[in-house]
Amino acid sequence: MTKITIFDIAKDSGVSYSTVSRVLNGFEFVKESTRQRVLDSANRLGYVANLSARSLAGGRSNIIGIVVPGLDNGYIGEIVRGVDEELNRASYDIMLYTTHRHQGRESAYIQQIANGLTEGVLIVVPLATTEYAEALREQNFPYVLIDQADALDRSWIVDCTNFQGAYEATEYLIQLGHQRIGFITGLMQIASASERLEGYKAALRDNNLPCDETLIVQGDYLQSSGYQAAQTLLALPQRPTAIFASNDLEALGAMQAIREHGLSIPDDISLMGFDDIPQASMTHPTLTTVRQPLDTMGRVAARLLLEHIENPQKQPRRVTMATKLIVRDSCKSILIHQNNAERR
Amino acid sequence: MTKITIFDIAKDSGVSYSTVSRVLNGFEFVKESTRQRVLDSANRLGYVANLSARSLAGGRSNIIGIVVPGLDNGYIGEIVRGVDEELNRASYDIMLYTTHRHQGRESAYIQQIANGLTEGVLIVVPLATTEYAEALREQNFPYVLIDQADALDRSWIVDCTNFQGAYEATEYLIQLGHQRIGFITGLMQIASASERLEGYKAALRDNNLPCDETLIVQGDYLQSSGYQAAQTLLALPQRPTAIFASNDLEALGAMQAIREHGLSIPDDISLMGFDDIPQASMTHPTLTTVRQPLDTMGRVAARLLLEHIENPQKQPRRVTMATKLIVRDSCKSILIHQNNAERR
DNA sequence: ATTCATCTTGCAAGCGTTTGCAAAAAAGTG
DNA sequence: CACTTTTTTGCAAACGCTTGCAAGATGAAT
Repeated sequence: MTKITIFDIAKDSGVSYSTVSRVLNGFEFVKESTRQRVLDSANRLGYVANLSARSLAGGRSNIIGIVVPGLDNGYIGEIVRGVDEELNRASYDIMLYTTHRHQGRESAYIQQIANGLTEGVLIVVPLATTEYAEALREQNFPYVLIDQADALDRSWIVDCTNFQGAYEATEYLIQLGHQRIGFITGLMQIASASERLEGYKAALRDNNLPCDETLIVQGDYLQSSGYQAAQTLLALPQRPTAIFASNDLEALGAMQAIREHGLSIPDDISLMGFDDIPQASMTHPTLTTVRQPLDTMGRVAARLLLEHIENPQKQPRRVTMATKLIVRDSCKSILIHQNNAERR
Repeated sequence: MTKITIFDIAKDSGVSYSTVSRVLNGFEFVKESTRQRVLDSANRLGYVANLSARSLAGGRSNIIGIVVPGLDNGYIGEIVRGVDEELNRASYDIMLYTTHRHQGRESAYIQQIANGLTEGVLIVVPLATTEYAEALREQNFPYVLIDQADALDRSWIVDCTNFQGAYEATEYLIQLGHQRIGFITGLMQIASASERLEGYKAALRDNNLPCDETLIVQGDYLQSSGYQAAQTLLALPQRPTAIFASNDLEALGAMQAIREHGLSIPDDISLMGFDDIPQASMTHPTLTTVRQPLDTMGRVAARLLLEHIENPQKQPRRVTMATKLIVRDSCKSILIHQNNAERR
């Protein structure tokens, strides 16, 4: 089973190799009969294009790169799934890059990708955004940032209403009667983290609740930090009646800490997450959280990227998707809670 | 920022382009001083190799492909993570292929990959294995199958002790006093599914327990099938006291069904899973299951593949990793259970 | 028939590397 | 110092494909 090239097809169908190339690329000025003949040969011989060659010669590689921090997180998985679905529809293939060990030199990494055979790149939760967004823009290399606000606002971006989402979630807790709501921040270098924090603060402010800084504990979006932060919050002289974690992973960690303290969710303490990763509905109790339409975000990002690839001149666009509060079992009204207590 | 090629480096460092190529490829017969000069220029100019060209010219692309059924499953994620870690150590990049919509023509798909710029391919939980294992072998294209027994046993394979694992799990349940143990099968086309079923049956047999066929319900490794199957089992005139699901996802589905029946795990019914996906420790109660060292399997597979790439002549190897029973809270001794009942 | 405009097709160059082969340079030898 | 060996280096061809340019066909119009 030796490799079939366009030359083989050319010979087989009695035309020149360039004609074969044209047929294979859907070029218009080819006689219908020739096209058929070539297509026939290609099928019969089982031709499959050599991407390296095609890409080298300046053709399309039909490959896009996706840069993610890591796979150990339902969050990313969902996004990638969306991207994957959409790209496959356009018969693009995916090159997967994980940055976890490339901390710091993400930029060089991206540079490498841009130089390679990918036609565009999708960057999920980038850290040092501006740095390479800049570089990519300069080279006019198609890219879309997912879940990151580019300070310069001249990038292709897909994100969600982090501020709003956090605001609504906080307000929901307030409506349940909570006054002391602990907040575990995300990794503050990431835009979403500060946006969520702002949403939380704004909701407190608008409801005339004090913003007690001791209730705000630093986290980094990882489960362990949620655990730590919750420990801190629970050790407070006057502990909060609710905890709002900046993402579900942190909430999971917090859940563990709370349980270890022998406290019950939501009876003793309410817990709110953010993201709605698949696991959120599997925990016990199920987690009330703010849903980001992750797979849709991935899908949209993929579409934007293709658009950008198709039309390199197009102006950057930014799509912000709506979040939605998903009420499950981890939050409870304090008022009802007290009633229950009285009844006993 | 125009593209830097080896010609630019050649000019800059005053040597021929082929020397540059040799330096860049760590070729041995290059004078040390020249090497340094070239390396310097390369760094200074910010050279980054063009993979298409390199691969076309017969060099290494440093890319391997990984074919997975889909990403919507913690199971796959873990494996990919292991693969990723190992490959990055060898500075290989990953091309990700998801087959979910390529059902049936997996083979053509694989063919395409093999022809492309990847140096090897990792195939996770393949369906129509033999078909393309054959094709790949013929072309002598490096590949490793993860979690699939190749009937011909002439493939590079990484799998785990499915039979043993299921056997031990079943025996554990038996030791807890369970006599009627429901079994939810996996997708029977996949080797692991039948191996696990065999393990279950063997354990029953060896412990002189009857193998009631009505207790064996067909599943397909997806959560929904676990739910369905559990419904069937619970509707049985004499329902089982324990259910052994062929994977954790099914167990999760079963858990839901059991809960809907108002039954408690493990008080009314014990539940056993297989895989130990991340979610298994997050459920309530936490799931007793058989751990497959998924990320290690990925890591080992990656290493095998590299080995195969390095040395194309090498004979196929098969590595079987040990499973391990992870005892958590979802299984309970019937005896103790009855004691408890008596005490009340 | 001849001429022109319009389709189709073929040729050749080029994309950035690798690598076999042969020439040049350096290092030994007597 | 002339002559062999050995180490380094350069040239050219090749990898499989795309694409600008020009030539060959085809068919309409004269």
